[in-house]
Amino acid sequence: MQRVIVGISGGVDSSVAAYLLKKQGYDVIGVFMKNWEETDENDICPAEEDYADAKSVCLKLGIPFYSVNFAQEYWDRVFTYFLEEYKKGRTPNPDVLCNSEIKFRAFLDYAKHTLGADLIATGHYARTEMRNGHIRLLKGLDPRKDQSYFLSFLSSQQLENALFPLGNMMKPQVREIAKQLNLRTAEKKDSMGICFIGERNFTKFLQQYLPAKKGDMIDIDTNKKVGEHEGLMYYTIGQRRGLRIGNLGEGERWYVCGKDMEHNLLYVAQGADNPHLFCTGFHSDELHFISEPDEASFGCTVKYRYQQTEKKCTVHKTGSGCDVVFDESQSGVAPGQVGVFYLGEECLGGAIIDYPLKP
RNA sequence: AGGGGUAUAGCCAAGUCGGUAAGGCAACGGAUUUUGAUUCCGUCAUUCGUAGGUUCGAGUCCUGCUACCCCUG
Repeated sequence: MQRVIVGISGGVDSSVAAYLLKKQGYDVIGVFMKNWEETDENDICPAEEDYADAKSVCLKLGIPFYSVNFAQEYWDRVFTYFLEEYKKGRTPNPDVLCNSEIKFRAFLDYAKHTLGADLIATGHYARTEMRNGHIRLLKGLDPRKDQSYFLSFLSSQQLENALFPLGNMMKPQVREIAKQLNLRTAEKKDSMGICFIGERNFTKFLQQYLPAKKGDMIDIDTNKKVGEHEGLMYYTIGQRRGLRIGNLGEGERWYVCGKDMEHNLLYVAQGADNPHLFCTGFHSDELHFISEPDEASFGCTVKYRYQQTEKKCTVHKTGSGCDVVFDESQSGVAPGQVGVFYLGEECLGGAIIDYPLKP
């Protein structure tokens, strides 16, 4: 009997994942990961409730339950990077890293070496498939919940050691199963916020770690000052809310379109169709493939934000990275974010955006 | 000093022959979301610079005052 260690988060998805595996005949063990030690701004530790839920679910399912702490690993391999990126004025995606460094590395090692597991499993909505001796990552069948985006930086080896029991399920089905099993997570609200750190006041949170430097907000069309910003790290390219400049111009919305780190300036542009908001593509120096096309250039689709519709593009491999050229100009391309490539149902891999390509 | 003009929510701004305050931006709240982006939905003036007057009824008419703007000297 194969032993599978399931990462139990205390939400519905992983609860049902564990149930399905057990039903399939695996030797299932549930493990809760605690990767963040601090309490939130209200001085409560949200992980405690999740821990209790995770434990309760495992008890109900009749599987062993353990807990591991990777707070040190999370800090060293994910959070440090997260802060470094913000310091540079970029917009990192910690959850992509969290998967490749924690859930599918630290946790995988722990499962294999300490618990004697053959495989690990999570509640991600994604699928894997072997073809010609090579593993491929596929989108989850539920288009609304597909989470392959967050798994785009996993290696073949990591994927080969993982199971995604929810890959071919729809979210409502999952909730229904949880309800029938009378699991206490059945009606629990989907989690949001940075994985493991949770929902919290982002500004206050960042302030704890990085000093904020106020500066000027410049209209890129006129090169005139239109306001002040609270610190460049609080804004991302394409952002509209929080600019507090409704008193100027044509009464159209304003969006962040650039940052000048050296002079501490935030560039904004008015109007959703302002040319300054758009770019023809982006360059990446950090490229990761799960399935790498042989061609030096190939066509596919990308999305550079989770829950975004895919855009058609052509990827041109360069020495160390790639240039991604959109078929049509796009807005909201933020350095630090991850562009994930798809060919139909298959997720080819991802690229961390370095800078946008302008015509 | 004289002449003219404008004063409506944080900002911009509609408001017809007086009939009981459009819209946009911002803000706030919510939906969506394992990255606080985008998007979407909702809430935002018992009150119209101020004091009186006319009227059944005034942001809309009249008078005084105040502020700002423009022109002439």
